[in-house]
Amino acid sequence: MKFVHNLKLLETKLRGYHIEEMFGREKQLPFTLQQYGQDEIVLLEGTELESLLFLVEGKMKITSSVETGKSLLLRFVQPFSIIGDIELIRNVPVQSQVKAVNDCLLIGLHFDYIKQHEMNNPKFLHTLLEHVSYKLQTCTTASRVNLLASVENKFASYLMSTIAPEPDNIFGIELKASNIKEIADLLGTTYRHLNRVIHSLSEKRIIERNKNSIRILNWSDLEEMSNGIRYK
Amino acid sequence: MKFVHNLKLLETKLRGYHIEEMFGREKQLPFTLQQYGQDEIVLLEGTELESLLFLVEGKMKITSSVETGKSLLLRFVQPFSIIGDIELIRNVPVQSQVKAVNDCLLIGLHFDYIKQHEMNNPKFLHTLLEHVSYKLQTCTTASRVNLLASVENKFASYLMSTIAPEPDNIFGIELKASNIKEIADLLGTTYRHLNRVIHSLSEKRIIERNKNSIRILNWSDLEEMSNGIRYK
DNA sequence: CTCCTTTTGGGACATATGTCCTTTTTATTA
DNA sequence: TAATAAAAAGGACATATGTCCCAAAAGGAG
Repeated sequence: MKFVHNLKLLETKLRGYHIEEMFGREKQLPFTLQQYGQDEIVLLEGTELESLLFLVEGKMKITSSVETGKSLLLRFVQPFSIIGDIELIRNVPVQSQVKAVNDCLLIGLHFDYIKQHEMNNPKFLHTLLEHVSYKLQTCTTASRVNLLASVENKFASYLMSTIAPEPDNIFGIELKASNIKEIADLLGTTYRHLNRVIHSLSEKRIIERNKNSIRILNWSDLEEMSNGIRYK
Repeated sequence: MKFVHNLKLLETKLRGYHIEEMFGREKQLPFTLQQYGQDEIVLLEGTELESLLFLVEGKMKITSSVETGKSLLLRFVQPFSIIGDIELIRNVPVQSQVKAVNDCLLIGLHFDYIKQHEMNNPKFLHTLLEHVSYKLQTCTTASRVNLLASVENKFASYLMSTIAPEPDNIFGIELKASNIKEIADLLGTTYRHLNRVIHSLSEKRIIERNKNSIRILNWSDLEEMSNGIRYK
């Protein structure tokens, strides 16, 4: 992570996402602007978080790990998202791991400042409420999905979530084995089994697996297989 | 459901759970007091909710159903709990089914009133935030559990959650087949399979299945088997 | 280029769980 | 009480997924 000292950029982002309005336009708040590179870990579970973060650029992956080292994909988030809300409200350590999928920009605001000046600000509280509620709603849905969906379904969803939005990805996603291992973890399954699923999808000509990538051959079948579930 | 017109009781409950403080003690709010009987459905998914509800007595079961008619146990709630927070904040229809496990008392406050008078009340907003955040935290955990835990584990948890807290239940829980079917649904499995699990636990002498009940023979093994997961 | 190490893929089998259908039990009615 | 219907339990098999381990492929060092 590196801090970006670029007031112009900060201003632009604050405007773009109406962050100033949320706090009341007059004040000058001690925001920081932070940049994370691809695959950089933003939050590690169990650590103490000190700032509320607003994602204003890029895409991040939220996961939840278990003792065994496995982790479960909770969701992807994109701007405008709030990170650290539970931690601020409940005074608990970081609950989920957050990792930058690509280059990301975050605006940070220190908990201390918030606790001193903003906890009685209804506009701010509303924003928090809306975001937390949304997450809860999403989580409830995901909970059901995890109980319903097969690995095949989930992998289809994963591909749709990961490849679809980027037109520059028409050639497929990078697919080193380490990558497959990671995806397997995210979907709550094993490397072995995900490989089986990939085979099966290849045989059905829904995807094509080349040396180091996966390309989607049949979007509509994949779409159908994903049951409309999206990891975002 | 029936409305209870008992100002004395209402007062007691408001005091007991510091509900008046939450809104500011001076005002007289249009609370209603509602009573639900055992197994009565309090909220049906998809319907419109009109009041925020505070559970002040009894125990309720929150589930989330899927198209197929199956439903997934999300959690049990006990006083003091808030019901309808997401619906209030996000203006969405009821997200989860709520059913009274035993006789329950609820205090209701109409959304219209809240939206007109309380949405700028920081104390109230804080309370909401804390409750929603707590639910989110719980849901995230549950999500992991569902991916990790076997039906055996989950059933153990279910038993611990259901039997343990009631000392009058030392003789076990009622166990009509319809009941087993329901539990199976709640755990996200089939009647057939739950029966297998019950057999297996019986053989291990962890539980004892009689004509119409299950009794726990070995609490500590069951406790261990539940991995500390509790549905509440 | 060859041998060796590391990484990746896949075979074989085990287990958990789902589906379908038959058997057994319980309740109901004549 | 016998006959029948409804409810509950369980057998047999299918499928999804996990575990273990070996084979194939890729990358390095000499």
